[in-house]
Amino acid sequence: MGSSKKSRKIKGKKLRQPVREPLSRDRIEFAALLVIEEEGLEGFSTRKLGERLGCEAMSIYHHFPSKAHLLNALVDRLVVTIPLPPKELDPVERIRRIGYAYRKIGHDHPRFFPYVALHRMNSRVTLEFLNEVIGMFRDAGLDPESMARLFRAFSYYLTGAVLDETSGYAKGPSAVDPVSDEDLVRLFPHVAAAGPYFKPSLLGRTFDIGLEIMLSAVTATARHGQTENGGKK
Amino acid sequence: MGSSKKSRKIKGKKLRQPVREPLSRDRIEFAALLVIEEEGLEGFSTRKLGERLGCEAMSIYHHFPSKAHLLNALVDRLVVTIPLPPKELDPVERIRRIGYAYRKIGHDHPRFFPYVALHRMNSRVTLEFLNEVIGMFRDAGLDPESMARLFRAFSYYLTGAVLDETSGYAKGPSAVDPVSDEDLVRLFPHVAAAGPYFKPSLLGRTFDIGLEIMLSAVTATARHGQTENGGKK
DNA sequence: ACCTGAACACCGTTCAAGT
DNA sequence: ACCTGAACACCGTTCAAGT
Repeated sequence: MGSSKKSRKIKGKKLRQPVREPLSRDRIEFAALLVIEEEGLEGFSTRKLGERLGCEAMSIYHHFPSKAHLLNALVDRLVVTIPLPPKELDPVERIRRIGYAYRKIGHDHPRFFPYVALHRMNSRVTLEFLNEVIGMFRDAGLDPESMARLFRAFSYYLTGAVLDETSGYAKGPSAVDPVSDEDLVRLFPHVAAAGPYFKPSLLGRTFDIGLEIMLSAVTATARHGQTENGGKK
Repeated sequence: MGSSKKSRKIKGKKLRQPVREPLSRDRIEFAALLVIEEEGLEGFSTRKLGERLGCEAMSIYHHFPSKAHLLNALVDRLVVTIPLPPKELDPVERIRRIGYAYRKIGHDHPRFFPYVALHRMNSRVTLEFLNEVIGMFRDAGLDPESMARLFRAFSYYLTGAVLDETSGYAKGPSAVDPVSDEDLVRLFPHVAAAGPYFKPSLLGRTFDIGLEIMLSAVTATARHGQTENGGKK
């Protein structure tokens, strides 16, 4: 953004190497997202971030009161980039697109995504986003209760799916003594039978199927009034 | 379990207070689950665990090679407690019961649950569990591909739902500068309209509805062959 | 205003040592 | 075999100080 390039004041004293761009919230946030993807959420520290930025860890605290504030800012920064589908579109199609857009955040920032997913969204930016999405459920023709409940069920699915796609197979804490492939086939035949469809390259299809299940429920409920399928056992 | 009470050898030297039960994997795991719920997953440390057990932090390392191994053992310990519904029952009903049983783990151990949910299940114990559950999807009449995909979509929903119920509203990192209630109604009307149905006491109903949506998809797919609803936009 | 660096109270874990 | 305690390489953050 604003690269003001500040002319270097040569005082003969120390002459900092290439006169670093001054710190700013924007620069810190950008670097933080990079460092998180390199080091993981656990490995991310203010000290490493400082190193990346060419400053002391403590300099960051002049722009953010705490590490938690910085992480919150990162959530907002990603959520504002989610494109809101045009209002002219069918509401269910808008919800579908939001699903894929939210998922994209996970795929673009897999190691940061668990923080996004487990983060309670109650900042201005994230509430604005939630408000838009919940509005789509209303526009789909749902009464307030069905709107609230189906939005939430939809977001449960979405959260679980993207968490699995980003943290499940790729990285994520895996068991320390895993089972060999031969044992797997012998001892856990159903897991082995499902295995081929669990390949990362095929997970997109699974995501689609689950998403369509949730979307069909929205359509069906809008048609038949009140939440159907509620007659649990 | 085995409280062997080992008679205290009085050597006149130090006379440890009530001659502590010797350490064991079982005792350590039990205490760890307590400390995690008291301190949270982040606040849980081997030092605090040692304090609780009346030993040095390092003594734990004689029973577990690392903190990660201990946490893995805790996942296994909880997963084995999940009751497997009798095979005589309708497969869909068995899946429903597994859903509620898994959810119970989250409610009994809310602060540990995110670790369970994000943990890749590939230990013997957890694979045995997965094998049973995937088998229920086969028993429901699904071909291998639908079995794999609907199991996974179901578990996405379940994971997302229980994560939200345990980490979402209760604790979990919440935004640092939240929005006031008046602003909420004024600026985010759809969120406000959904608010009443987001009360913790009403979340059980939302969980039920989403679960039934997923179960209905299993029934419908078993009836009509191959995964229905796959015709995404 | 913006940044530094020492210091504090924590971590997980290694290692040599004690019984 | 089981447990200890000092030590190492890390954390987030406070605070007084530098420019």
